[in-house]
Amino acid sequence: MNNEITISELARLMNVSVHQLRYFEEKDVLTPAYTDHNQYRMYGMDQVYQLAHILLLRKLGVPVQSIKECMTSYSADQHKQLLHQSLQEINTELLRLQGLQRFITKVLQEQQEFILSSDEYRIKWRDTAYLSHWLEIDAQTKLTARSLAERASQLPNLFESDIYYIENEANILTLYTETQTQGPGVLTLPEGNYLSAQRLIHEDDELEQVVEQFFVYAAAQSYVIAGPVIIIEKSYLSLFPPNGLHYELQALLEPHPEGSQPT
DNA sequence: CTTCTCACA
DNA sequence: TGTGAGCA
Repeated sequence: MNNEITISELARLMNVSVHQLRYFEEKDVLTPAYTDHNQYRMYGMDQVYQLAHILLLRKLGVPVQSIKECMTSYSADQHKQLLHQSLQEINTELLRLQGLQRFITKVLQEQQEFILSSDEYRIKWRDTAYLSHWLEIDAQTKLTARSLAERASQLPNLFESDIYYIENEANILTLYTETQTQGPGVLTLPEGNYLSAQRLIHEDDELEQVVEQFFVYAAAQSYVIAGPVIIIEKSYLSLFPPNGLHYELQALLEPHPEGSQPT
């Protein structure tokens, strides 16, 4: 009786391509039970089990090369080490995906917030935040690709996170990124109510005017600003049309005197 | 339907 | 680490 099956039947059975099966054979991990007189590869139960084993190890990220050595001569200890290694690779991959998940969630949330509060001033509460010093530039000089390449040591995921600009009295613009921990070179942003405005900027000089308007608005509302204006660039929002750079201006407000809350 | 080889990501 | 095209 012919209990063996052809390559296409095995491929269909195990949900792999015929190509892949011949590739496994070339790499010496799956040999047919025998080859028929017409040169057709024929596979039996042994091969079905073996292929299931191979596919399982592949799912764990084990290279085909290792699978070969694994099935020929590997100690129990080496098997265990292989599994531990693949486990830790999967864990780092999981961390990578969780990072992407957080990023996407943040983009969606921020763009929603932008749509809702575009061209409006709001007061919003901010918890204490920590900004880690990234680089300083003269307020007049523009940020260029060269200055990034020269000055910026390393910033993972450039432009995937918020970039904070704070200008001091000496006209020096300092760029910060958010960080979780306190430490050297880390600026603490106190918690409190911040006046906030979000704007879409198309021209470079447009930002200065927006900052001026920000102060004018604050004065008109009798807000007392208790610190520098913080400009937050959210470049990742430019993923969405209309294009331009998304900025949010924030400034810490002194607590309002009783009875003078704006309506 | 299978085989093999080659080029291509 | 595979895939797709073309051939016999």
